[in-house]
Amino acid sequence: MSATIYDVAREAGVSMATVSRVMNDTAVVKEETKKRVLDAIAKLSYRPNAIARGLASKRTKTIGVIVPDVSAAFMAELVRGIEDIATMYQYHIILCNSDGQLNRERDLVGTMWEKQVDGLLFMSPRLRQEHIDTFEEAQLPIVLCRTDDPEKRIPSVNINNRQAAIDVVDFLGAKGCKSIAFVGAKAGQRTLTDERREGFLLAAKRNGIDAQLIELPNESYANGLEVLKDTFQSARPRAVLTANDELAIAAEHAAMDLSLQIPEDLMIVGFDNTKLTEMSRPALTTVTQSMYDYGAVAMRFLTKLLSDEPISTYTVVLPHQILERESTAPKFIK
Amino acid sequence: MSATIYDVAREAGVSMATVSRVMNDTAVVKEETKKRVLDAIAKLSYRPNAIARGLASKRTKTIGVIVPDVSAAFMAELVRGIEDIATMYQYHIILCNSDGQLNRERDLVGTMWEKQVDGLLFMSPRLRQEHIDTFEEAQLPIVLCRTDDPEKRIPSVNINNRQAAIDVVDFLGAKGCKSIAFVGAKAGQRTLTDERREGFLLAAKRNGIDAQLIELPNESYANGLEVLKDTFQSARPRAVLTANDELAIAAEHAAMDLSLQIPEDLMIVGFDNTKLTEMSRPALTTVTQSMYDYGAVAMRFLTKLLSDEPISTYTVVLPHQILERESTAPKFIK
DNA sequence: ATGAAAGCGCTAACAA
DNA sequence: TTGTTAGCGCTTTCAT
Repeated sequence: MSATIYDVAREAGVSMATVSRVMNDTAVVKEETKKRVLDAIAKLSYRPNAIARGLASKRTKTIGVIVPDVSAAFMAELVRGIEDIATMYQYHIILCNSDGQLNRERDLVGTMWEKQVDGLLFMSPRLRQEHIDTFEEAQLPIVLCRTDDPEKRIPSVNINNRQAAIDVVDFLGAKGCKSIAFVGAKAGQRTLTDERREGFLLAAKRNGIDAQLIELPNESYANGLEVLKDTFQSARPRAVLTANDELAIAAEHAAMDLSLQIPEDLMIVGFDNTKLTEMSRPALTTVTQSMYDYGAVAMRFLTKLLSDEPISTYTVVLPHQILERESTAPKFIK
Repeated sequence: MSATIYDVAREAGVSMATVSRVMNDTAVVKEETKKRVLDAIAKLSYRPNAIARGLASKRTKTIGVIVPDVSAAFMAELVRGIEDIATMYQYHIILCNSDGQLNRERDLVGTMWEKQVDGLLFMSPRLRQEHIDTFEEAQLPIVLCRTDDPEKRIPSVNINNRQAAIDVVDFLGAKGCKSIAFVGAKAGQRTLTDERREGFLLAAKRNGIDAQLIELPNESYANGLEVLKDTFQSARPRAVLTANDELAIAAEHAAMDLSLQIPEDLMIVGFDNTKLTEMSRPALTTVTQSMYDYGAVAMRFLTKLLSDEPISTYTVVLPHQILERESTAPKFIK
């Protein structure tokens, strides 16, 4: 077995309390004593047992991260943002996938509690009352990330999806588009999509633009490709705004398959600015919101909650902007 | 505060040992007693404290996962595979990013030890002696994933990259390609790339194919695009095999920028079968090795190590195959 | 500035 | 089948 705090104490000729003090810098220790302790630590290559520490102090320095699916388009970037800031504040993360299923989500909040995490970062396609109940039972500091709580009961980090969609419609309107379609999951499935659709409809009406809704059973690439190829053959809009980048690529490929020119015949705007958008031809115009920042800001927010730092708002709204690429602008002549 | 095992014991009128027994199913308990305990647990909505449990039992049911970068192309799929199997065996994962830096990696192995993880899943672009030393110090069950240890000192899960590259060259040779280029990072940077390059050179020689090496400072899309556009203008091979899918897309775009037809003027084969390949036009032929399976198999392997299950080999080699798509086959006529 | 001692909430012998 | 009793390796009062 490896050394314990007791071994270090004996080696340094002090009590274990003193060793604990120098390790945690929790009280003043005479320079000379401190040195003896540090030497002993080095000599025994002692490393404190975080579990014992957690039991005694009731703080584990780990936070739970619950996402629908890390392997989904941008989630990994977001998780990376979380992890970087966590590291910065000496936290570790326990990562769990919920597949957006309520049962599993509730389960996970429970097991995270068992693991005595100091806090929770939570993501879900749609927040329900049951979530709120679960959070309250858990009695844990929680920050919602990219998951809107319409009634703002839980601290959260989001962008203004409604406004972003409005901005896109205005942007396309200014380019002379008279008909725009919104592509995404059916209403009531995903809060993000619902908000974006709402903004889309509002702005279209305001600008006198012909608004079309293309509803999908799910927001996968394959699904989008199929439906859009059909749609483009019957009623083709001048531009489409898709609920995410994956669908934007689907739109692009559907158009290509029908020999449509982008952006001449069809303009496309995506959502999320994932890596996909710059690695597509033509490159896609998209609403940017750095996924990395999303995670980073949420984690930073949580650290504030955990250390009782003053907080100005419990509903952080991240800025967004439209990043124009080839799918809404003619290519350069090469 | 919430209930402890002691509260449950009192409520059920038994000793805490008995409660522990029914919770862990670690000894036979009379049906009736068991029911009383279960009722008490439900009544108090008791949940065991995993930290206390970990301290007492010396097993935390958590494993550390060290990856270079979750947000890199396929890593998230791999992590998802790990997490699913971990869940299946009641483990949780602590996820850390090392950016492939040795210092950070050694550090992480240390802090994972402090956290008392039961085992470690480790990924790195290149394994050095220092890694082996660190692993030995740590005294932890470790499985390398997609990280080759040439001397097979550490249990690992890999594909045969050398053979896969050979297969690709044979495959392209059979299609009549007389000149093929390999695109990837310079030798000595990434073990995977080195192995693939080695197989490529060997097979090219064997088949009398003109082999060209295109060496990149790094394996990013942007970097590949730039270098390949130059290369294709001067010395264009009949086909390219790239060290990963991102570079395959770069090759595709470089070709498109030069108005080359794929696959008529240039065939392209990628490596890894990431989502990118099916979401590109033309769709890319690539070497498949399910990233999800990679993670899943590695995690399963680790659980075997942790429960002393018999193990047939400590060097698991996953199968690979070539998935042909449009970039090496003429498109269907629509 | 330092030490002694009491837990933190469990598991795991050892008894009974 | 069940209870008693030591710890696990730390943090944290409370003394000194």
